[in-house]
Amino acid sequence: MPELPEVETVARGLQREIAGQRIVSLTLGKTDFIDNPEILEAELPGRTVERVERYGKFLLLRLSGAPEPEKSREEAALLVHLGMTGSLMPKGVQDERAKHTHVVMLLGDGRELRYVDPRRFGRMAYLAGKRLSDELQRFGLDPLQMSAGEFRQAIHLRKARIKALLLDQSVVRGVGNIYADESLWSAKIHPAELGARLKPERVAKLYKALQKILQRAILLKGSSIADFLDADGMPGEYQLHHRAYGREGKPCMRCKTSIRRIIVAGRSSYFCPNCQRTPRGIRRRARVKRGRRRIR
DNA sequence: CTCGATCCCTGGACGC
DNA sequence: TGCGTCCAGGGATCGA
Repeated sequence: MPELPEVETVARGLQREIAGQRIVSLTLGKTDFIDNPEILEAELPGRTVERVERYGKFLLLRLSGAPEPEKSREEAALLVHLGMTGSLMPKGVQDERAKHTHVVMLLGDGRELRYVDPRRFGRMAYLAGKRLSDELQRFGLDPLQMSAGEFRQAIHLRKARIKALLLDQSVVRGVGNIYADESLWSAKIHPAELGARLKPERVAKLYKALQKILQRAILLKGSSIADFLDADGMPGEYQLHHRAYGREGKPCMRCKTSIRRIIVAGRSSYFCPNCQRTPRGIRRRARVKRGRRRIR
């Protein structure tokens, strides 16, 4: 599932592959994940993808200005969220179209930039000017760009669980379930711990762990669970380095205790019950999701 | 402010 | 081989 390192990998690949390319034409399939398909059809053809950036878990395709002079100074971009199963890759026109190909952009060099997303949990939107800046403002700081102080500021007064805070894109942008669990394991913090109850030195430890893990994951081109591939169609390798995520029942790589899975903030959370002690005063209604009912 | 529940969606895993 | 069921999860939304 594409989180910050995976989206960064895709953004770098697309920057290398398609920056400078003009979008000649656009073909849409299913559009229920697109904010306003008509605007895409009206605005994209003729624009050039000036550069490709990552913004949290979004890909930001920065576009050249509109033909109309009064609008040409506006920043314009195509926002793409890959959701769980989305991919955005350049392909040759002759290449067979994968099932669930929903957007095809013909590029100036003859290739096609294709968006494929079986579950359509992704999102696509053309935004410009104030709409674009307003949208981007909804999000918190990038965990790789924020300072330790800014990170602490974002969580130290919050009563929510630290796992929920890490996943909240308005707190920090780009962290998802995998890297939240990995950084909490690394910092030895229980996912249900409340932000406000974390001592400053533990927050600092989490900040360092998060940055280190994200940077290392970027170097390894992300985690390929499900079907994540980078812009060259290559899987990442960070999934081989997971210490907690997806390791229920397997021994903790520090202390051999069996990794547990509970639900925190509505998400599977993998942790070591020995290294990451249950905080005092936490109601332990956090159980494994709807376990084994359905008797009969 | 924070929570859980629900929905969106498809494919893969699993049981029989 | 095939069918039914469960489950994954980011994000929006709603009610408590």
